[in-house]
Amino acid sequence: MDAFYASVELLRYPQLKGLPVVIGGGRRREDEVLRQIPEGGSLADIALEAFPRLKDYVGRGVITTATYAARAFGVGSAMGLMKAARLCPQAILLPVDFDEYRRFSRTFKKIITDIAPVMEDRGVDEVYIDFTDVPGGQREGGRVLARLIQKAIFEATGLTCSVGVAPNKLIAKMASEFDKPNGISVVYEEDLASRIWPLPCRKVNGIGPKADARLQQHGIQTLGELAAREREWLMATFGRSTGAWMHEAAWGRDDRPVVTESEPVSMSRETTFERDLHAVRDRAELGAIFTHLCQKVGEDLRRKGYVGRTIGVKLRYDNFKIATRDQTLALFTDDGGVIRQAAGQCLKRVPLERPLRLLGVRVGGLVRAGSAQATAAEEAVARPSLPARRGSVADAGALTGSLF
DNA sequence: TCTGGGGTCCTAGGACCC
DNA sequence: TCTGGGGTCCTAGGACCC
Repeated sequence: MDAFYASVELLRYPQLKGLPVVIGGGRRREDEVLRQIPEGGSLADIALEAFPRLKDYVGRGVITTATYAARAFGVGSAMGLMKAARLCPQAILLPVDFDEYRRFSRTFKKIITDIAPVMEDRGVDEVYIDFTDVPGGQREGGRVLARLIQKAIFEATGLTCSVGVAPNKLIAKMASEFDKPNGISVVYEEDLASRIWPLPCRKVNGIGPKADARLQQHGIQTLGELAAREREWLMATFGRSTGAWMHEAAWGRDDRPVVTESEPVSMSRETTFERDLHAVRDRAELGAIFTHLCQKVGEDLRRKGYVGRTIGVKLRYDNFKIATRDQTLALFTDDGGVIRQAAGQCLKRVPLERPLRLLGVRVGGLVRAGSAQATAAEEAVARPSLPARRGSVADAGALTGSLF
């Protein structure tokens, strides 16, 4: 298989080039910034003076993306804005506009599937493409097709796009980072030692901060050093499955196909509070937020046509520790009230002494609404002769007067 | 002075069934 | 009374990704 990894650069305001700009922010601050944008105006048309500087930001937001001029100060994606403000106080702070991102995302993916239909969706701004069967796809090792796609995306959206081309997804993804923004990198199998092995292990999609730290403890910094380790040693040190996978990755081997269709496993809503809340002292406020989250998840399920039966809550305490509880119902649901009731049960099982900074509600075990599975569950519960599933929530209907 | 929101996948123990 | 192994489901936590 020959794979592309294409990643589109969403920061698209040309006049911002060269200026330190970060996009991000928490919910409330974001609204405040948005109020400064005139009706019908786009960010690109707004005088930069209208926007606040990073140093004036107060809140819990993080950076979604930043210009290269801002990155030069050491700020980058996922960094807290308060921290970023210390590194680059003069940076302009622009609000996130997820609706706009989604519109551009759809256009970007439509253009790609029109040219190369075997596409795997990896989020708003990234995709894999299997171009094995695209006519002319092999010309110049894929570079011609990459240029065509870049051009079509730019003409339709004004967005630049970085493309990696390689024999598999693993290498294509790494290659896409070689020449950003708006680059094309073609990596062949024989380039493994020269172009992949010098890279830090972190560059592998799947090796995160924890795994990287462990590798470094064993003196392994680069993929070349990882490739030099014996497979058996890696399996003994990192577990059979992870060790074997690391070995394969270091040798550039990956046989995962490009997956064009997938069904969601779960849907969730969560929110970080502007200030930490306490289950007792801030009970009313928390209860309202909780109910709202449940309703939102229910709306999401109905809008997308799914029902689920594993209902869960997620808490993040002031010390950043996370607790989750979940419960599997006998029936599938997309109803905010039912979700709220089951999630309320979950909440009763979790420690609530510490202040909370985040609350989330999740529905998992999804199937399409009206599907055979969902219908079978309805019938099983409707006929008492068939026992409900083990661990089911026979007492869920009896919940009243709990903390929430 | 910290660290968003929405996901996926994996692991591991216990329950339960055959 | 003691002894198993395999398989699935449920739950909690954690790593990781965009």
